[in-house]
Amino acid sequence: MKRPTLAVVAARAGVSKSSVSRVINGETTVAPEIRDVVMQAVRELGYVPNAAARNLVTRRTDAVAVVVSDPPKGVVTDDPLFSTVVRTVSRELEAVGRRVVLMLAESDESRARVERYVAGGHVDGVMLVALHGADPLPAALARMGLPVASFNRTAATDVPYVALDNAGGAELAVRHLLDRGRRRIATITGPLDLYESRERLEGYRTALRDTGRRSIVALGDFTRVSGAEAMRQLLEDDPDLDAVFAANDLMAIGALRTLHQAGRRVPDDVAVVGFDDIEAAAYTTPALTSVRSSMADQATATVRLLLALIKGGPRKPVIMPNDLVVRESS
Amino acid sequence: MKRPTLAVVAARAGVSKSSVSRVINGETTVAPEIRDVVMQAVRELGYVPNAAARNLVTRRTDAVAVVVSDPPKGVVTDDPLFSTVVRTVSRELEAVGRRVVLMLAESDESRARVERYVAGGHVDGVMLVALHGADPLPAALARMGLPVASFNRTAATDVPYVALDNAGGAELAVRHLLDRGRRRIATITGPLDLYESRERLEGYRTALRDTGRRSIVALGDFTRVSGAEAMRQLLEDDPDLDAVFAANDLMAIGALRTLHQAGRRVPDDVAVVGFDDIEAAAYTTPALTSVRSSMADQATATVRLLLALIKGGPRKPVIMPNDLVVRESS
DNA sequence: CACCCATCAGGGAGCGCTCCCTCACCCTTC
DNA sequence: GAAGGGTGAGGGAGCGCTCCCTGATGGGTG
Repeated sequence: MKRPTLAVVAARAGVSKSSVSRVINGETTVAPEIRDVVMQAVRELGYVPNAAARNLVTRRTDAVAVVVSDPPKGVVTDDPLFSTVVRTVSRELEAVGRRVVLMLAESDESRARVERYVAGGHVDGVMLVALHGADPLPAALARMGLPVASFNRTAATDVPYVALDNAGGAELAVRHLLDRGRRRIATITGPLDLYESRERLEGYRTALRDTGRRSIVALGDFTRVSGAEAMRQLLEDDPDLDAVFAANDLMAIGALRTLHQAGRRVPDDVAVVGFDDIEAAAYTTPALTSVRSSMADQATATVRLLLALIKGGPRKPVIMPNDLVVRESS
Repeated sequence: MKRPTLAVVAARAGVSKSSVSRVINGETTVAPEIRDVVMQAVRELGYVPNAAARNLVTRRTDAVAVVVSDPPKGVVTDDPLFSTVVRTVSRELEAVGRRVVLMLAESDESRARVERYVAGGHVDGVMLVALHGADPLPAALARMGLPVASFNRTAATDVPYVALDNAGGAELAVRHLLDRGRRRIATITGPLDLYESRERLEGYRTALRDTGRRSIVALGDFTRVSGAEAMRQLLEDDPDLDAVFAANDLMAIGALRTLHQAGRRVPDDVAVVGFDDIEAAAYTTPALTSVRSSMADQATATVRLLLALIKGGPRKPVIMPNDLVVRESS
């Protein structure tokens, strides 16, 4: 069951190894008849080039590491971010013939593993997903001189990224609530070591400041549980609030649950707006108003950025626009 | 910025390449003082073995391909299956020092890419996730003689798998509804080219047959949308139904939405039970009763199975038990 | 004291591929 | 008709590593 090598194919086709190599790699300086006889031999033998041997000599790998940090607490098992981003990224990279090596960075040990792996030159580039602001990994990777692109901004200023207009989206949401006549608008933030969270909070504050209203803030960590918990906290702090902007949909879903349990009607008593417009947002009761920000598009843009970097392109961040999808909850 | 090689380390340590190789690979037949001086040199130079060169000669890769087929229609972007399974599998494989190469099998083209890649001997084994029953890929991969383990059963009988006791779980759900006094119990199935769907339907039928009640069936495809649509269909077919068993939670969530829109109270008018107990199940209104079947455990078991196969273990399927989590919807 | 065997370091072939270099051949040009 | 240039095939070194084999050394045994 031994796989045929270049030499075997060459012998079969009656040409040199060099010629076979040229044909395989699509070089143009090959006579058509040689090309044909080689292709024939390749087909007959079921030849597949050995990637290890090729990598060894070319020092390219055609592989990209996709490094995903665990979400807060590591308990969220069905967060749409992971699904959407990993899937989209994988699809895009495969389409251009690159291998995807998936790595989790959730502990110091796994982070070290990632660093070692990348340092080992096993990949042509690295794509970072959802790393905490304080994570030392982006900076460490950037220092290696390998192309690195990040899905969302990180603390490492020299790592180019693709991010949403988080502040703008949050402002959009809050202004919408103000337009609906809401006066006591609270927010549930994401973990504040993430840029997105801070920017969304900032957008919330900007929108309120313009109208002179005070902010009511509770901390969450992007999970449903934390949203439910934060909502409980908010109701306690300010029983008269009439609207909530949650920094993501998962927390908004948790908030809906708490409001339901507390007997508040949505949107009659309290309006709720989320962020991300995940698929589940359309299936809550009542359906959730949310800031739409196609994660898939953002993921695609990040892949493009990384591929451009690998080709030697400029290290410029990309900001994606977003808009508001109004449903029943507001 | 050239990375040091074995030879450089050997020169630095004043020993032979062979000795360095032995130290790196943890062989025991090395004198302690040689070991120390080599480790010292490795540390000083920041040496990382070149995987390509190693693979080339050992013909092992320490990599595993994780092949995921797209969910039905390819539109579900936040299905918990992908998240949970890929994440768990990745974690487990990384823990034993294996690389994870993620590949999507959603089109003929990508399927061919997977086959070519695996045939190329780039991986030590393959893990299949959620492939349609009729998918030719499992059989094709099995024919290559490489270890293959599947998360869920496939049509290829020679591919060992880890599956749930789907029929048993469905029976559990339906018997629970019967115990609650429900008499007209409908079901929403998954796509019937998946074994899980067929087995869950079979379990539903078995439970009903035992009590002589007739079955009311609508087809879904495991997405929320299809669940909502199927529920609409069911209400039309049999307005008097008083319970629904959905073959997964996503469809149950869709069904809840339709019932809400149709003005039926859950569980007063219609009881709903799902399958999988995904995280979202606890956050619906009302909270969803569901058959619990830890996807994470199943994923872990599949990894174990694959690793055992790589080591030459027996090709025995594994069946995981499940139980019922009763919440407000039933 | 000679011999044998066990232990462990070093030498070097070779894994399959690419790519540089050489060289053969043919066409063009004067 | 000879020289020059261009085109394209073949030869072979070498990528970094492992692992087989050889050989040196030291300890145990008769």
